[in-house]
Amino acid sequence: MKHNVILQTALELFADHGFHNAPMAKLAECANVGVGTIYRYFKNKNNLIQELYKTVDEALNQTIIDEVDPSLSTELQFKHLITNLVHYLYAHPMVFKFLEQYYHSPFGLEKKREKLLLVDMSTSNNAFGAIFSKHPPNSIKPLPIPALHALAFGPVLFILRDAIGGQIEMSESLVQMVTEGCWDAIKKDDTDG
Amino acid sequence: MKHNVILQTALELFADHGFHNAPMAKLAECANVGVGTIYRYFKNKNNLIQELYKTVDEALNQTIIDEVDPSLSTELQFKHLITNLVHYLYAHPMVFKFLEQYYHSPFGLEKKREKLLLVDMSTSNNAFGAIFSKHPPNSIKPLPIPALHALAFGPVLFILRDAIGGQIEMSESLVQMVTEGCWDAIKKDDTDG
Amino acid sequence: MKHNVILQTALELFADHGFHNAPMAKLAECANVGVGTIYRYFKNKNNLIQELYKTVDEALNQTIIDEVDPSLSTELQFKHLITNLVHYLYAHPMVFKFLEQYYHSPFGLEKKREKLLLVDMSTSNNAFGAIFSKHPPNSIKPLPIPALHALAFGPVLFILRDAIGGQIEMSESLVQMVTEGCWDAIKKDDTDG
Amino acid sequence: MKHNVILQTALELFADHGFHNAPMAKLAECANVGVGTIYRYFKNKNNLIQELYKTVDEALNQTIIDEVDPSLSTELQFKHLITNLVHYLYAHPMVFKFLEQYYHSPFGLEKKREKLLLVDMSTSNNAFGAIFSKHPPNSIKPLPIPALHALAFGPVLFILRDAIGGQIEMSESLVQMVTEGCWDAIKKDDTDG
DNA sequence: CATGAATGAGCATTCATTCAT
DNA sequence: CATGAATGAATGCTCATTCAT
Repeated sequence: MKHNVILQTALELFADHGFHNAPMAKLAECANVGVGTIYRYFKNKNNLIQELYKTVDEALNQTIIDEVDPSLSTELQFKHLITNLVHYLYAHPMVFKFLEQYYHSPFGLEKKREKLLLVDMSTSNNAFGAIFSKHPPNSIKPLPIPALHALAFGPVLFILRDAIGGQIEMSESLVQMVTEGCWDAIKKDDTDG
Repeated sequence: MKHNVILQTALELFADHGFHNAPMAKLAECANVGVGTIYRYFKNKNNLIQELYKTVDEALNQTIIDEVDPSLSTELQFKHLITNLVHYLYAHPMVFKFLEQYYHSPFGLEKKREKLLLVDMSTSNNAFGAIFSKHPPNSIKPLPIPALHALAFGPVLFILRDAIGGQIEMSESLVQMVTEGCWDAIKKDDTDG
Repeated sequence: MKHNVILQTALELFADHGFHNAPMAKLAECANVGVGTIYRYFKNKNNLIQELYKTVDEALNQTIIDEVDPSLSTELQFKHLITNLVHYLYAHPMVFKFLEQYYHSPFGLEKKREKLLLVDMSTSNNAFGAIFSKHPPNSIKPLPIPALHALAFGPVLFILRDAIGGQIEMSESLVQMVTEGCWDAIKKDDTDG
Repeated sequence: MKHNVILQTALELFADHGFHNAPMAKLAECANVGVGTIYRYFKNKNNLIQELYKTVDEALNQTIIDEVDPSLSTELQFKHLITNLVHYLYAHPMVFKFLEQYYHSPFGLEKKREKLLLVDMSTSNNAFGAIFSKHPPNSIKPLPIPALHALAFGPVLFILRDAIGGQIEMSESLVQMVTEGCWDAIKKDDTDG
């Protein structure tokens, strides 16, 4: 379907050149499609971006959530979640680049609250919430949600940026180290409990 | 000096509207100079952005470094550094917004290695390096530098984004919590030592 | 018949939005036919417009002519003609709007000679000619035909524009006043005869 | 001044090809000006059209009003006004074509009431009002203003259309005949008085 | 016959950059 | 040194028209 070809091509172009350096004409050319065809499927460029976001975001969430085993301990669930997230985004660098751009654009402002996987933690409608809405009281620091998010996902995004940018190699051990660090940042200290 | 007026105005415009929504004509108007005048001081728009980055980055590093007391413990130095960084960027939201934009633009690619405060740690030419190039072997996890950076700065940037975006209130306690978490993420566990 | 549905829908769209703001796609949608179907019945948009003109013009002339009683005096025939014309166009504002547009468009240029009801007066193939080609020498000023047309129809079109535009109320008395004025403009003055 | 060159060129292009067939690029080319230059003087195409209307309308009114001698009889003032109007528009066919287009476009709707020279007759801010607001009670039929306008200007516009379209020759005698007819249409009949 | 997905030429508009004053 | 009028390449978007089904 042309609809999907356009979305896929848009993902690549937007990731590589940014929204502002990806003319609709170029998109049409790369997708082997007439310019007008794009407008048959998407009202305008902004709409195309929004639709692309929805698609990409849904796929991401679905993948991450589906692979977390709810029978494991909070610690393992968390670490799996982080690991899955890193693996997925590292394997789909276009998605990572697109999402970063999206969240830093005016479009992303209204989506800020639900950033990445992070809507209201009280709902289990996202990966993070699905795990921690029922975490044992003593396993995680009693921090406000934004702080938890920051400590859990900040490092992930940071390191992914470098890895996908090609500045560093993304080894399994590196993933594990960062995951470990994220857990240490939010876990309730044993000596405190 | 017109040079500085232009830079300052550019910072505000770029932060508020983004590079792509800040026409040179508007910049000229806001800076109370002729359009042509901008081109006397800066070769072109890209050059202006690069120069602005240099200026802003230098001021940031200088401020952060200068306020860290090298006689304190590694933990305190680190926490002070993080706290200073958060305070500075929260007090200068334009700087934060501009830098975020810069690093996510094509311009930032070539600067990625020196991101934020993070040039080669072997030189003490940046805040982070200044502290940890000589940290006691037992105080910090033996992680690769990118991992340390990610764990230390990832959460900071993440929470600043929400705070400056207005989604959350930036209280002193919140700053302290995040700082604490960052330290927990990289500190060598006492029970391991 | 699709042919007629298309014409009727086109009349409404053209009248309401103008030729240039009535895309073929919209026309197709409103007429409940496929875009391609329109091109089965009409070579292209221009052709559709021309065909619509022919249809509308013919209906107008036919209606006007048929209702004039050739046994009456020239004055009454004239007044009936004018009155009928006003009534018809006021009752069919779409027709009026379409015709006005048509005559003021490039299409109308080639039709200018036959404007509204006004083909060659020597033929009785139009309403005006039907009446005045045989009018008694003393009832009407010996004016060149264009002057007669202007004095007879100019006011009618003028007042219809305001009435259909909604700027004025079109009362019977107003119709009568204007009709009277038109007659006064072309009738041979009694005191001269 | 480029401003005026653009307006003058626009008048010609709009008159000859219509608003919709006069691309800004063509206008720029014909005016020997860059495309961007047009947008320095006019916010957009619509604005250009509106400004052109104002300019043209003002010039027309000024010319017509200035040449009417208020010391003459109502009949003569009226006839002079009509004659002047015809002469002016016939001598400036571009103006006539542009105005006809303007009044039949969406732009013209809001100007409909002030059509041509015809605002509220009670004000003497226009040619028609200037004359008739103080006409002797017995010289003109007691018609509603729209009817007077229709009878006075309808024929003029009608005949100008043919003349400027090239269908008829505009002789002095023709002008006189139509003017005479217009007057007959609105004057109070002597035999009635 | 009927359809509507696909097309791309054409248009209005923006904006970085130049250069004459 | 400073200015801002002038420029035109580049861009998002529309819509008449075609053609495979």
